[in-house]
Amino acid sequence: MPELPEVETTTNGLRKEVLGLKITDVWTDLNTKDKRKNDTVANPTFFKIFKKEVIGVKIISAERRAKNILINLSNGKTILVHMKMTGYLFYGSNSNIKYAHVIFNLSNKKFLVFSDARKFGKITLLDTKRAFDSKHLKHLGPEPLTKGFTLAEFIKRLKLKPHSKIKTVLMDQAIIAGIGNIYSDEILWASDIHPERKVGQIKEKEFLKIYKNMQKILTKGIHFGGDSMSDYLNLYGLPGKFQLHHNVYQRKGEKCRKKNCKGIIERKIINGRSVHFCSVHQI
DNA sequence: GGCTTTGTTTTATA
DNA sequence: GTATAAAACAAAGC
Repeated sequence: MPELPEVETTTNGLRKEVLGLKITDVWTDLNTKDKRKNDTVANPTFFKIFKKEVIGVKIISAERRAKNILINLSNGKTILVHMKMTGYLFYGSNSNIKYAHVIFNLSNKKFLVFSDARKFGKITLLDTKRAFDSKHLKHLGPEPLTKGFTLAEFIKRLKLKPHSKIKTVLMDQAIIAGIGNIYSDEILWASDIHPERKVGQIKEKEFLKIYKNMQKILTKGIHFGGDSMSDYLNLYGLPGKFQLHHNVYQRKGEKCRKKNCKGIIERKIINGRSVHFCSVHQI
């Protein structure tokens, strides 16, 4: 699923390929009466406004915030894309992509396609100036890979939820932005911390371990072009390679890869999410 | 038919 | 009254 490294990979691709191009047309087959999607292109009324705003406008920059992609336009508007579970952006000369639900025609005759098998993803339009203050981004915690995000800050954020399980807190977007199920499993496995440990019961040394592994593993995810265990593909429609380097995620019943550990990877539902871990060395 | 996934929102529990 | 957990929900493939 698209988490920070996948969204970062796609955003980097956009920076390389579409800056300076104009949007010449936009199409969608999404059409829902779900009120929660009233401010997305899946709402026909919103789509009319969206279309009017983006056609003829130049793409000037692209950035990532948590798991969101922001495509900034020359008219002061920003297209916000959240890929949720099965979404991805594709760029190329062919728009005939499986599960294509939104297609942008670009001034170089190429296409930017939003593919999304489950249609959980959302695309909306914001004022660039107010994007970070919008309801979509306002609540988000700090970015884990920025230089200013120190160990002290990390501990302070986690300790906002002292009675919650570490697994749940790592994935809480309001505490730290961008970490989802795959990377939180991998981070805790590498840190020898049981996913059900309460934040308040974790020692300073252990926080340091989690902090270091968080930076290391997210960076590794980006290095391998993201994780394509599920549906994620990069801007060119190619899979990432991080799934080849999982130590725990989706390895239920297999041998623990920790040095000298004889454990078997277990899978358990914790706070409604499936969690993979080794109960021998993760304590 | 049940399970799976994210993130938001609502409802329940301690 | 507060904090946390659980449940419901959108959707569709397997």
